[in-house]
Amino acid sequence: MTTLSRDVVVDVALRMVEEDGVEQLSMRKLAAELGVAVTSIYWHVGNRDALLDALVEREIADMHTIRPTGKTADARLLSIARTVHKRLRARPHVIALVNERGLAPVLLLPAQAALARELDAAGIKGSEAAFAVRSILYQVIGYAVLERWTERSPAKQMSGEDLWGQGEPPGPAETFEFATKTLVAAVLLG
Amino acid sequence: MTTLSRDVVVDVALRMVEEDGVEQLSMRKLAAELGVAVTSIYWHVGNRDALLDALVEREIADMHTIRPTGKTADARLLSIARTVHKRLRARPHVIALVNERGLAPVLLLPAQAALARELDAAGIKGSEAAFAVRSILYQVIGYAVLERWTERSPAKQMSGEDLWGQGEPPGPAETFEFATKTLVAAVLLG
DNA sequence: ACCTGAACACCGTTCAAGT
DNA sequence: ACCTGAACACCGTTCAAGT
Repeated sequence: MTTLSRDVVVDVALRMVEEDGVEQLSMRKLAAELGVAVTSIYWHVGNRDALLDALVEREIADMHTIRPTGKTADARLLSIARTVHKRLRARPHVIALVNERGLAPVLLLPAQAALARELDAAGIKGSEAAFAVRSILYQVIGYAVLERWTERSPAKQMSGEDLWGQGEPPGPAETFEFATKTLVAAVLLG
Repeated sequence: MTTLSRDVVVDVALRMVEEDGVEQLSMRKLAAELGVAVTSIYWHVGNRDALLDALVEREIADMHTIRPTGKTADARLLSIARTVHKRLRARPHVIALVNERGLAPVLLLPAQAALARELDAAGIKGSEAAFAVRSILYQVIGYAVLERWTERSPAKQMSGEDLWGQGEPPGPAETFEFATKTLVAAVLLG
């Protein structure tokens, strides 16, 4: 029985949101989960809206921990793309919340800056770099969204043999790897 | 004072959802808007969940009206990409609803089939076609999501001069046009 | 076949009251 | 400084009752 604090409230709320979705998070259920009166929560986090804001802030803070790894330019760009992809997929409900609140640009700012830095080091600058950054981020987002789609309805895959014979197409994970590598290579060639 | 029917209920619900978001649609507000008792709605649409399902179904039906235009292969592929992009952006709240319900693959099936058909006519088949279809759709989705992001917080654009000097980068619309043209051309080259 | 009001269980939030 | 229960306005849904 840990004592109540803003942090544990946010912790438990985050878990509940990622398990059942935002609309399933009620202040009363959260209070029950915490073993506390509903109104105690209000003292620590203000209200429901402020609580959701706290989840968003935590996610944004987490994005600032992105560190490129690898020695070559393409390895470093690829590592950024992979990390963003992984984070977007890890907490989709909170990401949706960030989106609804119009804070997605803020969320992606660190990744954007990291990509721009690596491109600059590779000699790609100006509008060419701007285009490259967008291309990579847009693709990462498209995959993060669509992979969830295809996974959740396995019967209706985005690519069925009914459409092009050929047997099993590669899974979303391999497709992401291949497409991102291709894109990064193309971007580095100018 | 039109008589109540399933269709007008769905019409008004759709308008309210796109204006204020799903969470702002309450059965009671909808009833007030329709000038009718709350419980009347239940007779026509079942319940709130079934009503949201009806919005999703309407959106999916709308996607079946996609018709490629143009004579060359790249013009026809581009027209499909543009149409999907436009529809995704026209009703973002309903699209989010489609996504939450795991019906996005169903939503995109017509577009996917249309793309595959055009590629086939251009001599691109099998896994190569599967990859091309995914690439185009993922990019369209990434743009549809991110354009809304960048538009809603103009102060925090995805590309600031602070990052690469150069003055104003091209807007999202031009970037989408350019990126999609580039991608389609690349895909057609194999 | 269609519409209604009453009723129930739930919700977010405020506030006065406790320690 | 922190927690509580009572109270208020709202919500989705059911149901018996009307026409």
